[in-house]
Amino acid sequence: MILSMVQDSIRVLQTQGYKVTRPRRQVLGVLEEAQKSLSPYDIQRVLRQRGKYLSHVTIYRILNLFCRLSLAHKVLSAGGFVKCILDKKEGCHRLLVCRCCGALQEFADDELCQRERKIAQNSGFHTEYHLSESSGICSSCYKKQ
Amino acid sequence: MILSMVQDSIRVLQTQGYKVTRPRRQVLGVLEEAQKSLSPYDIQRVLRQRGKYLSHVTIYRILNLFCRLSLAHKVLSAGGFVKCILDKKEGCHRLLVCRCCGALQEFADDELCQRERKIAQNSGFHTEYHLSESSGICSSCYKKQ
DNA sequence: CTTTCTGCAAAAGGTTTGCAGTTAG
DNA sequence: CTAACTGCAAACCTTTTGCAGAAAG
Repeated sequence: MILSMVQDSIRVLQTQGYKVTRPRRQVLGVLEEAQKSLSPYDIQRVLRQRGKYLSHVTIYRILNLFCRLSLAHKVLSAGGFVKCILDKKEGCHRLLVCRCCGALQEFADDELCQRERKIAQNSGFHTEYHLSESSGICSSCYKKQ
Repeated sequence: MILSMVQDSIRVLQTQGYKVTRPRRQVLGVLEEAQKSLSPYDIQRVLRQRGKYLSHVTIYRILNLFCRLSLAHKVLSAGGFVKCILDKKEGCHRLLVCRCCGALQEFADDELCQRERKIAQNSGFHTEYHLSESSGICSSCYKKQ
């Protein structure tokens, strides 16, 4: 189950005529394991800690490709960084971002998704991807105060 | 009604001990009239068209101040630019962003707001500000295809 | 083998900082 | 008059582009 997401992504690359290179597999792996959004430089840092090196240019190009293929999506989080998250919930992400510690929590809710999509549809808008971000205080930071 | 939002913001500045300067009034005015999100450079452009000039540095500092005071909020829109929007709906914005023409449409829905807030609360998260962005195709771009 | 991909160097935006002069209160 | 604000120059950070060498299929 955990590995299948990477496998699925590799299949998409192949069927779309893109090469399955070592850097692409590495980025997929890091996003997969993280299970949260990462900036391009976050990804570089993780790999470096494992003794691997990828140019930031390469990472940017890979992430842009993944976004074009809907294997990942950009996210504005805590500090305003553009991050990417593996697309496992068919075009809808709901995030809770703590403005104290930057912690990022994700949840899903079909009712919210459908209502949001329906309201948009009523004004003629066709939703392809939905991103919802709540910023506030997480439970552990709240207790510390 | 339209002017009161600027007036309210001016009052916040005063009560918090900040000066009400010409540049700050100009930025408030532009955000107010636009009724949509604008990047710092958008704001500079609008003012320039009216023969006014503000340094981009000043605009950045003003927008950062407004965000700190919750008079404005950052928004990730169409091209991934950080923009600002006057905060008129007590900490909740729902946007529809067309990925073809970049058009930005805003709507409100109390039910969505409350459910979203409640679900977060259930996991101990205290929501202060909520931003929801749907990207897709607007009605006029859809017709053109 | 050929086409695509990566890395380097460098450029192009966007955003922030230090400092001297200006202005609101 | 004084503290706060603005503009300039320059730095900083993120993201993109052009090109030569490397690698996947």
